[in-house]
Amino acid sequence: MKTLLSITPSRMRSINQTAVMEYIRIHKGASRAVIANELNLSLPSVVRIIDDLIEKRFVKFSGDFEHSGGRKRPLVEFDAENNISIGLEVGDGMIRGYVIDLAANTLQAEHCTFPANDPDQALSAVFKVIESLYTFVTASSRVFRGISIAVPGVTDHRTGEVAVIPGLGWENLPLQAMIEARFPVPVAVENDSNAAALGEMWFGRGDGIYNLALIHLRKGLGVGFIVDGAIYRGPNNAAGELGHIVLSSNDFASVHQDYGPVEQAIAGVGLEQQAKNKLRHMLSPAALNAISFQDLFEDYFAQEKWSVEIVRNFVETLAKVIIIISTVMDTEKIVLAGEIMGPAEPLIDSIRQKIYQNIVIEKSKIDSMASILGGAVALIQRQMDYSILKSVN
Amino acid sequence: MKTLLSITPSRMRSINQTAVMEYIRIHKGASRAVIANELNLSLPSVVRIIDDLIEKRFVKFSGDFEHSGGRKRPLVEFDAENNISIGLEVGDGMIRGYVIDLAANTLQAEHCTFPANDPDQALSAVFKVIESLYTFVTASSRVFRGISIAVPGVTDHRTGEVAVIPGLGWENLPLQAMIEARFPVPVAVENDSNAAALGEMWFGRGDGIYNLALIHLRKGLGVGFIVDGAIYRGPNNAAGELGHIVLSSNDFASVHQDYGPVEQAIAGVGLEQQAKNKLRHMLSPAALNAISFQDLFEDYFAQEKWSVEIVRNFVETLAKVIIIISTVMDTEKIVLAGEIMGPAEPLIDSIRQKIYQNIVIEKSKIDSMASILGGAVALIQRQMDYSILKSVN
DNA sequence: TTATATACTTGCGAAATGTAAGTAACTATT
DNA sequence: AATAGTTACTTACATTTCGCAAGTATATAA
Repeated sequence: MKTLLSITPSRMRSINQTAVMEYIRIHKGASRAVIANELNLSLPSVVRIIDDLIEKRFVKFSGDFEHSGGRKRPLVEFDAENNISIGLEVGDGMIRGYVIDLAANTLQAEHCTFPANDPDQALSAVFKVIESLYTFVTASSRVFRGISIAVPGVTDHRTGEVAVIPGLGWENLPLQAMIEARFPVPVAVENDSNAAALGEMWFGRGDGIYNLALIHLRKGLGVGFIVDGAIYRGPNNAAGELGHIVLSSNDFASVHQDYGPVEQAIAGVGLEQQAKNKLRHMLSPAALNAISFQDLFEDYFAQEKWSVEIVRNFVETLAKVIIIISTVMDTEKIVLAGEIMGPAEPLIDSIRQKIYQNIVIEKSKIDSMASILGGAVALIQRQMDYSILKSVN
Repeated sequence: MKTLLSITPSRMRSINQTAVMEYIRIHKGASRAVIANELNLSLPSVVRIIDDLIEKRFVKFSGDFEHSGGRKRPLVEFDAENNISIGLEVGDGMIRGYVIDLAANTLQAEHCTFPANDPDQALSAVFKVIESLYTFVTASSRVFRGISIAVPGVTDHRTGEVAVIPGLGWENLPLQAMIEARFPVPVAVENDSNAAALGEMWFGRGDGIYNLALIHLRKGLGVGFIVDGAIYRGPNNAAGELGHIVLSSNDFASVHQDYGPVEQAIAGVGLEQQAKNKLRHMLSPAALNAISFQDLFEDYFAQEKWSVEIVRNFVETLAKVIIIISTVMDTEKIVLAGEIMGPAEPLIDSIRQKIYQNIVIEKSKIDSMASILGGAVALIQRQMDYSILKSVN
């Protein structure tokens, strides 16, 4: 049975340290005096904490000053460029790996494909990508914070195990432990939609926001929630797995298929299936096989009739999902991301018009890098013994 | 812009104190040695904290002991009977008030009706009820913790203001301040569905659970969420206000009516409206006017045909709402409560059958007292400077 | 140059937790 | 019935952290 956590003096320090660093990061620089004031900490405490943070190379003096009547306040800023990490994303037949810094710059990239349904080769590809990026980070004079991997499946972030990835064959894989055994640095394993939401909060549309939902439209549907600045996972790590909700009464029974009814309407596999059904009698088998969701949206914008019903249903269903998420969780913003949102971006206005409520909807700003960047955030949040203190009062 | 909170030594103490008290409450008694072990605190600290808690009369030695090989451990338990409070619930034309203890016993009751659409008389009724219960609590030798009010509308729990209550006429009413001005004790103002969820967690179906959703079916639809043991409100205090979600594509436009499409299908006002429409040509105007949701469900179980479609839609829509809530939030349990669930209780099995997923659904155990009991919990959580510390690691 | 204002430093005090040694209480064994 | 062994508790003191207050540094403005 889970209980509340207790605090020791050293944990108190790490919580305060995190609060100070978050303040600096979010405000894009601040002076020690202001931080002390805003966080209700004494100036000596803030000074001690920032000395710590400077020594750990999380923050630095920017060289700028602020005047406020007396002695100038030197500004402290997040040392984004000097913190680097390796970030991987496991995708459809491809591992994408990058060395990035915390200013969202890509310093090095390395991709590797692997054959479908071969879990071992996929794993080898992971190690191959890390290996080739590792030489770069060890040669760098910047601070290397670790390795993150975003995977399109259910993960346990505490153990770093991958429970299952549909269509890849990984099951109960202790991925974190395996990588840590070979590379002596912190490793974070995270669901890709969760990671993307985290990335969006730090680097994308979540700027200055602590609560958002990211709807990730790829082969399947994933939703990542940020609540009070951290991933909301739910007691079973299943929050936002809403491909299988039921909107139409006809769908109660179809809920246990691989891709649920909502996923069928708005995610890649379902859209392509629907397109192929529509075009079955109009195309050669080879042409039919090559049909993708890009074709669907291109033809729709070219006013091809066959696509209208599918796209209308796409817009309506996505609008419903947005209303549901926004209403249930009371998020500040809904961010749309994933491959589908490339060709579907012009539809966002139609979606907004469908929705009578006042919901902030935006397309991801960091797109394909969201999961990678979010992985880096996850690493930092761990490194900092990042904790969230919330009062009910 | 909201930032993380900082901690001082005295706040550290109050957090640890809360953790210890929660441990004792949830485990229905525990020894100091075990608590120290489980909460990762040293024994001296736990002893000091429990001395505090005993002095404040939150816990007491039960007189029982536990043997574990050496000196016996005296057990400490939550002092439920010695903590009392006044709890009010603002309902449809009626204020219900009680003196209760933290073992969920009712010690005194006082109800008062007021005419519809008269905000001033409603307010007088509140004060009248409190007044008549106040003599009881001041005469008692138990510890009186304060006054709670659960209202069927949007509240700001920090300021204790009622933003709006549909159909009552209270708007931007500083209810907490008004009551505190007259009675020198802590006052908590809370949305009734949120309070009911809190009550359910401490005293009802939430026993041993930290995450649940309570679906409150009364005139309207309200949902209260408990996440990690505290009310989840969302950044705009609007989480769970989901009368206005859209399931059917026909409903996009009807979303701004007083009662939204989902509310129409499963809450009191909508059910009665539907029943009256069906029976319009079958009953006298007087009889038609008297039709209530009880009649609807009674006639359904008596196999009256007119009710079938309405009830089938009720079951399906409620099933969808349950799936949505459970999937989005990943709750451990869904609790059904509110007047509607009295006559509708036999339908719970049909709802379960509709839902193919494995979701735990139960009817409230504390029924009409849920909001009252939850109000008492809210008072205690405040008194304790109840804080939640969550680590992302 | 001086007054004023704000920022920072230093030294000490306060509040909390933790450690370790000693004491108390209980069971079981001889 | 004495004693050994085990666990619980108490006490005294160390440690960590934050906070306060006085003194020092650095800026602007008159």
